Amino acid sequence: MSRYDQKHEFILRTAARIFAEKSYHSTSMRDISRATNVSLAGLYHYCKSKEELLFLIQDNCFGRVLERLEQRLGGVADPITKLGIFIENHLSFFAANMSEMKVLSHEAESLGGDLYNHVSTRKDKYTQLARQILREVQETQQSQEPIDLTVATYALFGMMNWIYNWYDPHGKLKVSDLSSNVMKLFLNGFVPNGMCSSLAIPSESPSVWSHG
Amino acid sequence: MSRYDQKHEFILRTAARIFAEKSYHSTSMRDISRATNVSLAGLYHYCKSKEELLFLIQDNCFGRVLERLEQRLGGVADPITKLGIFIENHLSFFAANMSEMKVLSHEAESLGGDLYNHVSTRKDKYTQLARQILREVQETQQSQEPIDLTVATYALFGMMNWIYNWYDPHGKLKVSDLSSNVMKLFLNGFVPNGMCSSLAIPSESPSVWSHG
DNA sequence: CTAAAATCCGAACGAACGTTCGAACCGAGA
DNA sequence: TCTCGGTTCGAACGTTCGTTCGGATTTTAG
Repeated sequence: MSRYDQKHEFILRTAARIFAEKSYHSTSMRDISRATNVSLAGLYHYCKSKEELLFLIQDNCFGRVLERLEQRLGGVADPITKLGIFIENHLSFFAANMSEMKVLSHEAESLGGDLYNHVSTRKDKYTQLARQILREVQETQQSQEPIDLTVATYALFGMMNWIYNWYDPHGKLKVSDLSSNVMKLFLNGFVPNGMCSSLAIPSESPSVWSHG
Repeated sequence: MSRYDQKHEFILRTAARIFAEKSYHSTSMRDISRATNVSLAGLYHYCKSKEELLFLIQDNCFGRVLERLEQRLGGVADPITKLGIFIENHLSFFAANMSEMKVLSHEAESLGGDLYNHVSTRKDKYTQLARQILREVQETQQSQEPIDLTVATYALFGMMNWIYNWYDPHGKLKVSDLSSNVMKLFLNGFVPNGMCSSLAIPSESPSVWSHG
């Protein structure tokens, strides 16, 4: 990896951290300059604009979650196992990349035009994938009053994406505990009397995920 | 209500709408001036600063949720009924005041100093109240592996507060459907084999809640 | 009607913003 | 050694920001 690419990544990572700390719109290029020890003008050797920084953070991050998810879902047929993989994948990546994921969740509307559309399309694809898994899970059960699929999908994302408001990856609660609790909470609620105990989700080492 | 108070409220409501649309930091006082037909300087007759606008929106909004909740919880002893009231209260207020609640959820960290502390204290109180209800619910059951209380509390808030990202109060899904689905989803997940059907939550007319 | 009080606003302030430009610096190939 | 991309940055540009000020206008009270 070239010197240019290394510095480019370092700037992206630092920008993500600051965006997460004080939000995109109240972070100035001068803040990023200060934190990276790159001069204000020098930053523009590595990005076209402040908005492109935000886009690259969001798009890289999303790409990695999606790519990893598709790898891990390959060949798996059982819907409940798929759901378990989906949740574990999302949460463990989230926990290992809190800044980027906070920016992805919190600054969705800070992009405009084509950049917004690009990320938005990816997000829709991801959402539809979750919805499809939930539909499959629901069809394996027969309930008198099934939970509305839209509510269930967004409730799941709500649970998972809200964690940047409270979760400390370095605290007592381990990522695996977080995942299994969310999994139990959601799956038991979504399909009462479901077979949560039949789960065997392959978990991954954090080093695969983390930037550092 | 005096002429001053009416206009003051109108400015707050309009500001909340614009803050929700394009975020606090990228909304200018000139935007609010344009939307309210009050001159830029004239706005400062009704607020001390832009930050005070944000504070008043958040604090008023929170005050109304809390006040209403305490009224409705008065005299209720059954933990599961309390949980139902809590969820219905939160969601129906949210749905009737989407802009304000989005600002409350999304711009929490945009306040600084004492203003932030004030809102934050209220938020903690609200969170602790939810946590206490969940603890009571959990104590009425005995489960082998109970769900972590912290995860459950924030998962519930995640589900509920995420709705500003997708829910359309004027769409097909009624608020009562949203509430009952979230209630079923969460309660079944939190206490499997719980007695969800025993619920009788008094619902309120939207006119009690809505600004307009 | 008159005068005081409340309400309103055009114009301007200094500060901070994103971005650009031309020149300086540097390491590597000739 | 010289040269030439690739890299860096001080300084500045034009714009927009939140806020203020003095006075104009409207409402209210005696």
